[in-house]
Amino acid sequence: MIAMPIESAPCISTMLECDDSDNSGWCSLPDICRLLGMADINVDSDSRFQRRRVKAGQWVFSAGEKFNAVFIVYSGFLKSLLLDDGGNQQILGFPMRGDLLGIDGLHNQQYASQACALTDCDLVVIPFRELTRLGHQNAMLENWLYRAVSRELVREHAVVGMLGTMGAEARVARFLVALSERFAAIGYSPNCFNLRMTRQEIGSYLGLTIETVSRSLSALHDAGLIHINQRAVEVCDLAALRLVQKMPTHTKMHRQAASEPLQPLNTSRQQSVWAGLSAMPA
Amino acid sequence: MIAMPIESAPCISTMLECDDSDNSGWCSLPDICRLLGMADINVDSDSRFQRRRVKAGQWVFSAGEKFNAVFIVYSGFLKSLLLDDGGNQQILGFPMRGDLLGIDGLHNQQYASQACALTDCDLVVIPFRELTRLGHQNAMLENWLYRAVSRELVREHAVVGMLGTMGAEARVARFLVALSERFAAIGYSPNCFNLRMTRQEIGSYLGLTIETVSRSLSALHDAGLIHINQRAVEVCDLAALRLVQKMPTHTKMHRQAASEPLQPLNTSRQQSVWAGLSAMPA
DNA sequence: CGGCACGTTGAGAAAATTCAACTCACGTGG
DNA sequence: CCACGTGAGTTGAATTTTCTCAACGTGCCG
Repeated sequence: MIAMPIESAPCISTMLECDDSDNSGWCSLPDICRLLGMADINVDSDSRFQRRRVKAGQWVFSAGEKFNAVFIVYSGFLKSLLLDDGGNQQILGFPMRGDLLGIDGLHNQQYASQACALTDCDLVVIPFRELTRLGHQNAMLENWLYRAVSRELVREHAVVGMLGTMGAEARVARFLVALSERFAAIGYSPNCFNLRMTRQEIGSYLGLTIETVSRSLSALHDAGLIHINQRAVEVCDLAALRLVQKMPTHTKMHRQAASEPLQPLNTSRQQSVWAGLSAMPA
Repeated sequence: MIAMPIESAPCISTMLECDDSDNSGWCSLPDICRLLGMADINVDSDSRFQRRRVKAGQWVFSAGEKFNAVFIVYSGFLKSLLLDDGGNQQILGFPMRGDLLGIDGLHNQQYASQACALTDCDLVVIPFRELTRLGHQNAMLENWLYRAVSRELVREHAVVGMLGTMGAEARVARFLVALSERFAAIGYSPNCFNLRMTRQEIGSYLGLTIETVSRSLSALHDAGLIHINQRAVEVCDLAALRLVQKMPTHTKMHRQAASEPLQPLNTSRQQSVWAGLSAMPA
């Protein structure tokens, strides 16, 4: 498994000295709603939220820092992570446009994780008190707020499930599929994209070593499901990639015994991961 | 790793047909505050919340069910889990007194996971709309609500970190320490307790097979850190147990390169897990 | 006394990690 | 402009960890 090293980029530590000089503008509430994919809600508030530009390698906030705002990614790519007592990074996710950052700071009023920009980023800063205040004025917004937090929880659940059950190749396949879907959702090509993170970071996120990540990627490449050259990825067979996800290395296909019996048990054992996949080589 | 089977107990499926007949009472808002460890807040609301009794093996709610309430555990022990398409359980946690259940249902208005009672339980049912309504009347309560949700996130983060980096014995040790602490927090003995879950469930939660869980427990037992007999656990050396957590099997002790260098790198390799532990045999 | 689910233990197999060598891209400085 | 250094990524071989399979022990219930 993992443990992040990362002698990464020019990570400039504190968030406070982030240059506000070139903040390019402000966001209105409707802007934010759109950003988050909410159905347009009629808000008569004229609140404006500050944008904050963060350069690649800079921290947005650090664990232990006093919590006062959440962030929404407007553009760019980041990593969120935990730093263990040895200084090792444990990657928790890779936020991108539309994602919420810093919610875990609510508990204990200080950030529990930290976020670092992988590319130059544009964030919308939302002071939390302001957010709840607006929530009182508009029930839909408040509802959305809770849902956004809940969504994070659901995502984490999925990650836990993956780490618990999937083999290395399945994890990497899942990672790529998820990336592809998220890119599609924010208007990028789902088939061609660049990884913004190192193999180390991917490995930490997936609970694998860099070598295993690299080998898995190579295996997917050799099977013709993807093309990968350094950080440039082309997804050739998304359907097959999805299938790979569902083939955990070792998963005793036992069945849940609830009140009613479920569908008959699939007893087939795990054979070659690639068996039955439509491998269409380059 | 895992994948839960569990031909468990008499799991009665739907929540709706839960017998309300023997509901033993109601909870006032101050009751709930105490339950959750909030500083007493002065609430002049006379709202009362229903209690719901759930027998061991019964489901509290199931994934996909319409979301309308969250639950707080008043007494008893549960498991929360995800059911994959094969019907396998992925255990997400073991809620107990004071814990919040069902928050993930906010997103999409339907529960994303499910909860099953491991022992007879007493839950407080809190209709979500009621909760937000009260939140508007009392800022402290609202704040607490957000914090409780955030706390769940922080916990999940910790789980992800564990699954990503720790070896089998470290995971099991962590599991026991966490249980011990939670038991202490709710007034049980931190040294002596019964596991309410099967090895399967522990294994699923920790991303290990039952055999590995069993072996790890035996190893901890043989090292004198715990006594374990079936489900009865006695923690003999909590400090040593904590140490075991910090000894990931394979964790390249690389260091985070932020702006400032951190403490010098500990390059010592991983030797016998037990080296240097105060093993005080039975 | 079975039957059965749960738990333990051993031995062999499989997966992932570790260590090490090598390639590649990129930026620095002569 | 090219040599060179460096960090990132790839690949191979050996090792370790964990899983799998299988046998056996234990407690419980009809």
